[in-house]
Amino acid sequence: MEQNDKRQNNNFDRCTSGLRKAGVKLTHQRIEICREISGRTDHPDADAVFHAVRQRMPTISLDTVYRTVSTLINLGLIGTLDVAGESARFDNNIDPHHHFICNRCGEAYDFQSEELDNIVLPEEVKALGTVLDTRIQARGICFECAKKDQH
Amino acid sequence: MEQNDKRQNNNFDRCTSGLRKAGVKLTHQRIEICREISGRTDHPDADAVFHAVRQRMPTISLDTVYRTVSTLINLGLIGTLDVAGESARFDNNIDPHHHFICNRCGEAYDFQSEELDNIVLPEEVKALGTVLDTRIQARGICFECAKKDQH
DNA sequence: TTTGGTGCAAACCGTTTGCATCGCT
DNA sequence: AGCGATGCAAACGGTTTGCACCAAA
Repeated sequence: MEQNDKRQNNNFDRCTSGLRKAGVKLTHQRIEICREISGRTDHPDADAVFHAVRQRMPTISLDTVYRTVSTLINLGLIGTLDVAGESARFDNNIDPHHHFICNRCGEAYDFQSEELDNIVLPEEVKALGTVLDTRIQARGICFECAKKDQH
Repeated sequence: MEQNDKRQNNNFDRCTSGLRKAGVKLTHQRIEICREISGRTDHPDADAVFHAVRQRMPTISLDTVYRTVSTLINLGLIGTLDVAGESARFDNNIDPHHHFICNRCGEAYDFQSEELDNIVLPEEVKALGTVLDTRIQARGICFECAKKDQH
């Protein structure tokens, strides 16, 4: 409990001071959005954050949540679970395999590895449920984009 | 090359015979969509498949691509790269960590593991680009959902 | 003839944007 | 007064759906 409060405060401070450092005004709405996201251990979407904050601040709008959350992401103060805003992409490879995804162009490259297929997950995970499939997602910059960068 | 043709045929057969087995009619459009997806090593989205198939079959509609692709996914004949149709979810945990995602309810649980943070990727990946971040995504059924199943 | 599949258009939903207003400083 | 931040409403892009038509069994 005490431990939990501490973590929340750390998250909250990271977000608010991060915004301040970036020269972004700390408005009431932004503070409340930070508080909401920091206090959660689940992974809410924009709408969930909006509804939660609206309890305390009935005038807030969903747009402000979107704008604030997107600044937080751009500043690296929070993360996203999946690649937002992209369209669904299909994969005809249904054998176990892994992905290297380029952060710049979004291209996904497959790679295979028997070793990685047999990864042993920590005990902790067994307490969550039954694992059916384990995949690795490596992110970085692909050579195509790296080449373009050095023009 | 020969190797590649073989793989494509395998994928194509898997898709078409899978549809047949499921009692779904093998129409011209569906066959072409299967052929297109099977012949690709990249990860096209619905629109890319649509444009490619339209070259050969100018009357096909985007709707049919969506419908066919969604049957293929439901039958497990192709996979998706990311969880389609879901909204973006935020994560106040920016430390390196991994996810266990429930296939039933979509809930995402964090877990940490120093071992897994230091995973060694195969040589193959180095040829693709510079890796900045490696995360594990385990999928399965969480205990909450498992409980509900046995009502 | 019946049934499922298709194309079209409209709805839908999450997200973004243009614009007028608001509230600090 | 000036400027960024906000709320509103409308736009947007990917996806789904209702409906009438079509084609194969």
